[in-house]
Amino acid sequence: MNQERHITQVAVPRPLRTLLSYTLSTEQQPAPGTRVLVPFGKQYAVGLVMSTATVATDAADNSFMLKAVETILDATPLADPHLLELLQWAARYYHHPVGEVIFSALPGALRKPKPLSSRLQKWLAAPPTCLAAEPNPDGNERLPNTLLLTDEQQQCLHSIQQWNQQTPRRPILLHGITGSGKTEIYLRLIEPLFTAGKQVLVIVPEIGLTPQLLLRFARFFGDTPMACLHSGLSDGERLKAWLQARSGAARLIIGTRSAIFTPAPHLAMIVIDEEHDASLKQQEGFRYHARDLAIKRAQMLDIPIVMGTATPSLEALYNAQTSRFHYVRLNQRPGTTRKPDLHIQDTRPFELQAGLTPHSLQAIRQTLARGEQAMVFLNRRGFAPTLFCPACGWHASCQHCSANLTWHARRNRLVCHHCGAEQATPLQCPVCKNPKLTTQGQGTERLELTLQTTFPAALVVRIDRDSTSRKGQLEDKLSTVRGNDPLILVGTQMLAKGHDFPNLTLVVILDIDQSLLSTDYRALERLGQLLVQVAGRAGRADKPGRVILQTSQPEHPLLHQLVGQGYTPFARQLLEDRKRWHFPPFGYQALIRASSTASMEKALQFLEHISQRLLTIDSATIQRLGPIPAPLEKRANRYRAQLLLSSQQRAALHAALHQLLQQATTLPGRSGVRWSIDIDPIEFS
DNA sequence: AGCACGCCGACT
DNA sequence: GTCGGCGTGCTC
Repeated sequence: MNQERHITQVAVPRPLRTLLSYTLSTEQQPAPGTRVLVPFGKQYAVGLVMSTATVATDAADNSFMLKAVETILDATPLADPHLLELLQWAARYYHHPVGEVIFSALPGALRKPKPLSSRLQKWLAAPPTCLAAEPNPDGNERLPNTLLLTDEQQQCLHSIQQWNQQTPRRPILLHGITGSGKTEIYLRLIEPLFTAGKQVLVIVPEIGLTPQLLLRFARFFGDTPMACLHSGLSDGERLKAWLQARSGAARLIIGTRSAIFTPAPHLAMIVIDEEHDASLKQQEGFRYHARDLAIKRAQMLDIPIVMGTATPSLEALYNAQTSRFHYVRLNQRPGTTRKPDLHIQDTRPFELQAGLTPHSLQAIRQTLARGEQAMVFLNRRGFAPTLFCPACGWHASCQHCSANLTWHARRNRLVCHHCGAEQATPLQCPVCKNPKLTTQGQGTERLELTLQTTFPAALVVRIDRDSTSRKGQLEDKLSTVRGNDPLILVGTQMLAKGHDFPNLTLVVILDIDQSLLSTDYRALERLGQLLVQVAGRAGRADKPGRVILQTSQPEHPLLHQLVGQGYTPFARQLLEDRKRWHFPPFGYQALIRASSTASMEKALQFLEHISQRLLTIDSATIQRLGPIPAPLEKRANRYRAQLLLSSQQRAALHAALHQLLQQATTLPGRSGVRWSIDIDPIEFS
């Protein structure tokens, strides 16, 4: 019997690597991107329609009975075909279940099997319209307002606009030193697009940056409608912002990494701010890199993408060198004559006070005396990273992780910075009952205290996760610093990002030795970026800045190169090393992680089986490093191991991983082991 | 991710 | 004899 039936392919938010097929009745015609409620096992699931088709059922394809779509939840699709294509591409590229990818890109509120409220439906009701651009009399596109730009900024802007007219288009890397006015360039690039009714997506690494940047945009663009998407929003706020972007009403969309998936029917440009920043890569579940997906999205839409940073990632620099990216520099700080003076301070000959050398202390004293501000940067929270017994050598370590507990003085608690576990500080050594326990090393909390003791008359302000956890606390502290009264600022890498402190003229950086000695091949790149970013906080306007780098490895050649010649030669040297070892960007990597609650052996053995399987899949083009225990061997009661795969050919690596995943359910030793694939890994801990 | 099925230890 | 532990497998 020849019959036709209507079929739809649906993505459900479950760890499935396939789409599921459901039947539709003839009157149901959901477009791709529409949410549907579908029967799923014994339950129901919210799914997203990926495609529909009408097929003949005469063929003997009834290998199983299809179930029918239960309810169509949306009258209008939520995602457009372009976005669905991007998400399906991402699912393949990152080897992640397609439904999880798709639903991680939608606001969480849309996972509920409910139609949108009528209040929100208005954003869907009107078909997106694009205001017609008002053509200039001479037919040219509107030019940006270049008033108040420096010559260098004008040239930079001009270059970018020239490139954006060329085909094929290439991503643009805007390498501008701190304070050189990258935001000013973004604003001028965006301006003419808004007047043509277009939308622009700006991705920033962290929420901490968003209010300031948003304010800057708001001031520049006046009442241009904006949507802001970041982790601090409630479900309702997020959905509303998302729908405003989706409707085309919000012209400027600013958000953190997941905002790269925001639908925007009139998207005309993407800006990635702080391109090098590691927080652009998601570090759990669907491990995507927002920068790389932004490049893909811009390429698919054939729109410009601009990536700005003071410290380009090695990948970006390499792409610039090989002309895959256009490259433009901003080397000047408007209103400042000199770059900060960078100085390496050997800590070995000195007895440190508050972790600082006499020279550093003297520099702080002088800075305060001039009525200026000093910052001491230490990338470690808490009072002391170790609590130990001097009598028997006992250390306070985490029961759930292979790590020491950090002592927090104010709370008088021992805290694990890896799993979050907390406990009361013991009154005596649990082994030998010695009541005199000692701390070793220092974190920002101790630094704050000792600096306050050393400079009793000075105001000391600490900015780290612990001192800014309450709402408004960070803003209070930042505004204190912006008040420009002399003070000492103490903090972690929270301070390295974006903030502008006009009266800050001295930066002292402590304890970089670990990064210099690290086995992680990305550690030096990150250190270089961090040092340049932190150093960039020093000296603004008419006041020259000064940076002191304390280390017990003052002869480290790359540190010298960084300090002596600057970031770019330093990065070029690192690229040379990467080339020699075929590390990224001269090769492609995937990291397979495995963990077990039972033992390290189980995790290692499972990865060994994977390694053997990959050997049979592709022994010629894929190198396997490991399996080895992860640097943090145990975390939250799980033993962790990893296997690093690398290849000169991206396609071969991906094909092998695809084959591996097809065999995933037959891998020996998988019982009790959790495992995951990280494509283009940047974090190896 | 849930949920059911299934095969081994301590209970009314 | 059953209740329930979580290993394994499936979801159109």
